[in-house]
Amino acid sequence: MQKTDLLVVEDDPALARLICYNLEKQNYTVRHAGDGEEALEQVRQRQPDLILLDWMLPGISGIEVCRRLREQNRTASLPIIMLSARGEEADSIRGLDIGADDYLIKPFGMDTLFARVKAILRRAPPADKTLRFEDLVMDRVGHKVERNGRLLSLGPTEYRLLEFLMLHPAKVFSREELLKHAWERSSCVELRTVDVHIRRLRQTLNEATEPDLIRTVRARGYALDKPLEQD
Amino acid sequence: MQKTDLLVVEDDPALARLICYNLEKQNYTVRHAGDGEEALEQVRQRQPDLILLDWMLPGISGIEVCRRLREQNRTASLPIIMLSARGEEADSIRGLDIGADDYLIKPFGMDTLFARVKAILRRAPPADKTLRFEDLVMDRVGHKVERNGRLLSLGPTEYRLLEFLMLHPAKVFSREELLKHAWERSSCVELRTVDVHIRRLRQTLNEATEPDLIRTVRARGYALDKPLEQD
DNA sequence: ACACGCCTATGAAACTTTTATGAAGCCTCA
DNA sequence: TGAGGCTTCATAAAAGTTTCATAGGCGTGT
Repeated sequence: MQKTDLLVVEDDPALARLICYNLEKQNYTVRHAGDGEEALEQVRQRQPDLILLDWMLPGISGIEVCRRLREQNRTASLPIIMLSARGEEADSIRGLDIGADDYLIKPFGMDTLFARVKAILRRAPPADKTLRFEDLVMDRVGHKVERNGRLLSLGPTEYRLLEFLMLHPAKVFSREELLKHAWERSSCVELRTVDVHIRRLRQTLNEATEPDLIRTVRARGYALDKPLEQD
Repeated sequence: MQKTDLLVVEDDPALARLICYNLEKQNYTVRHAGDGEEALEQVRQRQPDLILLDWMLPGISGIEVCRRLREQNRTASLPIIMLSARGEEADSIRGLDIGADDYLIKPFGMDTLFARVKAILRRAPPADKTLRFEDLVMDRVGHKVERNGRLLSLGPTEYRLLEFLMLHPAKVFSREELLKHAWERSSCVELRTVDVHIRRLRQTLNEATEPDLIRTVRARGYALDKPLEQD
């Protein structure tokens, strides 16, 4: 099993270092972001199992980061522990409302921190990052996909599209749904664009004799599906 | 068992996000529609197990959406919880009259919401999305139909027609009724067209030795029915 | 039983809708 | 600035729908 992957978002370098150092000693893999922008970028690059998120951040605020993560399907249930200075307690309710899973008031002891982290991870154990479907394997940590042991090279969009489909095998999605879930948010793109990406995905996925894993459902959309014999 | 599928219809993005996020954390599959038009479209695409329906909506109002769902046979008993702002209490009676199953006054806490959702679902447990009749199985999530394990390939209209028949087995429908329920609404098509689709459905459904599952009732219409022995 | 009059089944043609595909233009990132 | 990747667009190709003409059944009254 992979080590649990944490992301610490904290702009105060001293505190950040302290937290990171201690968590690493607890045998977590720890990454750090100094502001909201960077945090989102880090998450995009590799999804952590838990985020420690400071409330006050330069640029995009912690709460905003939280909200943005929540509205993205793939990060919607990513555990978040908010950190904030005393006196902002009133915000705690808002923080929890907006989707934080826990809330720590600074200053806090490292033991408290460890306890909360463990508690949250116990409640939502880090999911296996590897997706499988038929002879397809997606390694979400290494950001690699292979079929039958053959490494596939996918563009970012194709990757997200396949990832979403692999999260919901044998389920049909309309183009709207696919755009909503597999594209960066707020992108207003032609529905037909999905077709093109499906084609590229198919080209990459299906070697010569291999059956097509993507099923077209006319007037509905597409599904990742076991290719059945049909007469 | 598939996760329970909810549809949140709410035009205020902030509130919508809040509701969706919290419900997702309760392990529901949540979809969202920003107006009445979109809501009806979503329902058409995939029928949810419960709808949270805002009263005030741009375009088609919540109450109108509710009414339209009620008059469609297939959605007539779909559970609906109406949401409305304080001060519209008077409407609550009207709302319940029109067929809502419950009524929430904004602002409401998430716990209240969860409780109501659970209560309604307990009262009307989400139907299995898989329809069965004799050796026919229709997977409405994956949009697949098989008979005797043999995958059938149906066109959109045949699919809807069969779906409707499977929802009401052993019941005879006139061509008018079939057109009304299995065709996109507001389509004005010859009655005789139904015959053609019934034929195509039969062709696909009935392999060589298999008995015909569709019974013709002269001067009345058709029914999906257990085949009678006859030699 | 027979014949006539409604219905229904069926094949095929005309049409409509939807999807697949190739290629061009853009944008971004290195 | 070049390469890779994303979108759009035009067009070809499928797939599905509707209509129509005709053949075939069934029921009923005599």
